[in-house]
Amino acid sequence: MGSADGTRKGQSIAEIVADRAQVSRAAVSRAFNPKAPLRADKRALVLQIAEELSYVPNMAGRALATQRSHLVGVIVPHVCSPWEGIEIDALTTALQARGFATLLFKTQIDRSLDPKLLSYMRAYNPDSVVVFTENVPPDQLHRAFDQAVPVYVDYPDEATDPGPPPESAMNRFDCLRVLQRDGIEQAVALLSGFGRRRIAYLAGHPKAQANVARLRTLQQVLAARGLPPAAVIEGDFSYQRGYDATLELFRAGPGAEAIFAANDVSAFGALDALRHSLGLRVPDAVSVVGFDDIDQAAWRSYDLTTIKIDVEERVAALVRLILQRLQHRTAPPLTETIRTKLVVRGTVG
Amino acid sequence: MGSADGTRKGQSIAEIVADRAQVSRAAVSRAFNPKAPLRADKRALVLQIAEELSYVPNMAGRALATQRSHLVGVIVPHVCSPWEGIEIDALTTALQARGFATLLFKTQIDRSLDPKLLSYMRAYNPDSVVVFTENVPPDQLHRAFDQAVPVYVDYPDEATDPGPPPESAMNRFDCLRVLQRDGIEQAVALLSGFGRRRIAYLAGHPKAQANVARLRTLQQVLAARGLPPAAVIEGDFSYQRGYDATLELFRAGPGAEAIFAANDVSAFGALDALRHSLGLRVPDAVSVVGFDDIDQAAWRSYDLTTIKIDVEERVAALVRLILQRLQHRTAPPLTETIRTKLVVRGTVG
DNA sequence: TTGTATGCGTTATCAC
DNA sequence: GTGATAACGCATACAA
Repeated sequence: MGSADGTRKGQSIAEIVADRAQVSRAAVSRAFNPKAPLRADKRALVLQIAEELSYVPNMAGRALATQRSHLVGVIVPHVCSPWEGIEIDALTTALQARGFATLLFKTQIDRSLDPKLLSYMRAYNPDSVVVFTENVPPDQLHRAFDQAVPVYVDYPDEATDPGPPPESAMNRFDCLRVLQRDGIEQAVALLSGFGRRRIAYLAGHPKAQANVARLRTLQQVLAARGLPPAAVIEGDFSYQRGYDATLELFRAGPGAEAIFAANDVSAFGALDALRHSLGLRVPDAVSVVGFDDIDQAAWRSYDLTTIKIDVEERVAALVRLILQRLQHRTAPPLTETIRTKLVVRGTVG
Repeated sequence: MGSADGTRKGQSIAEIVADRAQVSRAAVSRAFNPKAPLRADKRALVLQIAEELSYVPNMAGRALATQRSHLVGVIVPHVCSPWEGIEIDALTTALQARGFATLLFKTQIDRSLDPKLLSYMRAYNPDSVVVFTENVPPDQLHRAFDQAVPVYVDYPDEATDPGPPPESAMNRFDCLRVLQRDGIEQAVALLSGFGRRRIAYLAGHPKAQANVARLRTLQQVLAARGLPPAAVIEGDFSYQRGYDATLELFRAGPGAEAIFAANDVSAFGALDALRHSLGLRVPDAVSVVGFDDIDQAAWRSYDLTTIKIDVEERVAALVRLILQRLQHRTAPPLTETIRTKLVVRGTVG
């Protein structure tokens, strides 16, 4: 039986709210669901009492009842890597505004995916999964998420016209395609305009699709302009490797008129090696181009000319994919496409 | 009735696993709970069949039944801020290894907390909450989480002996205390040893507790050595503000013999202003000390002498607090303490 | 519009 | 050690 203030022992908070508002437990649920039918004044009353008792509907219960966790899983190798940090930042903000929370998972440093990680993540039943890491084995991803839940970030080969994505296991999922050709063409045009012909490509991690696609597109663009192909220096996206590789290139190797780096961070390593260890002036002796346009690229010590991937645009596309998929769970795989462009600063000239 | 392969229509995956293994639904649950009683061979069989069917227990259901979400909420203003990125990175790795997932939330850029954010997060019923942001109003935090769930990161005033934390609303929560005095004393000793007396403090965000504590401790340490107090330059932890503030200090202001920055990123701004705009040599004309020891501090262009907060140690302490609290939910608030130390590089001399 | 009853997937309790 | 059953907190089909 209810006591004087309308509470009983053993009640859940939701039931207390219901009692206090003189409504059923179901009405409390409806009050928090804007599209559920409930008289406006009752809804207001329930929400007010809930506010007083600081009651909020439990997401686990809601997830069980609705099959929607309001969770978006994200897998990254390094949260602290500048580019990934920025993207997680923007993505979390955008998702939070739409009532989703970001569930973060880390892969190993060598970008090899623990096979258990996907099952582990699937236990949380995320509404969507964004796979940043580029070597999540497609079959593993497919086994873990048989529906078209994941969003995959793809850097397609742009040999000719991008066209539709090729048939592959990966292709059963929604996909964000990053076309890198525009920025690379602009960068090559700029380098070419300053008479640079001997270009070295400071590679990223050899298994990274972004790296492979960047290199291939660069070679295509150079060939199309009648320029010699770029010499490839092995790298791994890191500052230290960019630094060391540049020392090797100029001390033991043939050097270069321009360095095209797979990302900004390794470009910084190259810049520091050129200026502080090799005593070469940038851009007078050697030009440098990066990739990403992270904040640090604008810092005075680097002032790096770089190919920009617009984070806001990229995240907006991801969010579109996620929301579309949630609205139409069985629709065929969706594709969003974004492009790149060159940001000109002081390391080419 | 079961069909030939032991499956029926309308069954949940867990029930299919149970049928295939010729056991009850409860046995399947037990198989995934190492401490639950179940014959070893049955457990192995269930796990094998589950593996084949890629079944994993649903966390939402488990959370409902056990009141444990295996979720740890983290609130940060910027994921991409280098220091916070590193910490989230390490924390996620450590938690993941222990069966928890990181649930990420972002505050506004001005570090003001949306009051709804805490309720919003509470809906997910995280087992613990790590509050990085330093201006989460204690009363809000307390209203949202009445149990001692949150872990709060505190930068206490170290006027004399640290002693026990003062009584405050915040004090009802578990707490990680970061004692900054050691590193600051070492930095001041180094600066003093090189004859620097006129020190400027390039501040962080004025509301940030870390910033306030750093400044106060710095002044105490200077006073204890009979050195003049530091001049305070307003800042906000950002590169740009560090850059601009340094220009102002040396162009319109009295300059300084050393700049003590509230974090590494603003120290980079100060360094770039000194070297590239003011034409002052570091460390010959001006010494610079940072705070955090992020990766970039070791890069050649900066080579920053800085006060290190050991991330691994800090995260280990956080994890200890989280696990302790989970084991003894009603125990009195716990406190872990970590210290700082100076990392000597090339910007002081 | 509103309340009642049921199910979501899991674990804990209780008998056996 | 094992299986049936209730309970976790919520949303919704259905009946009113």
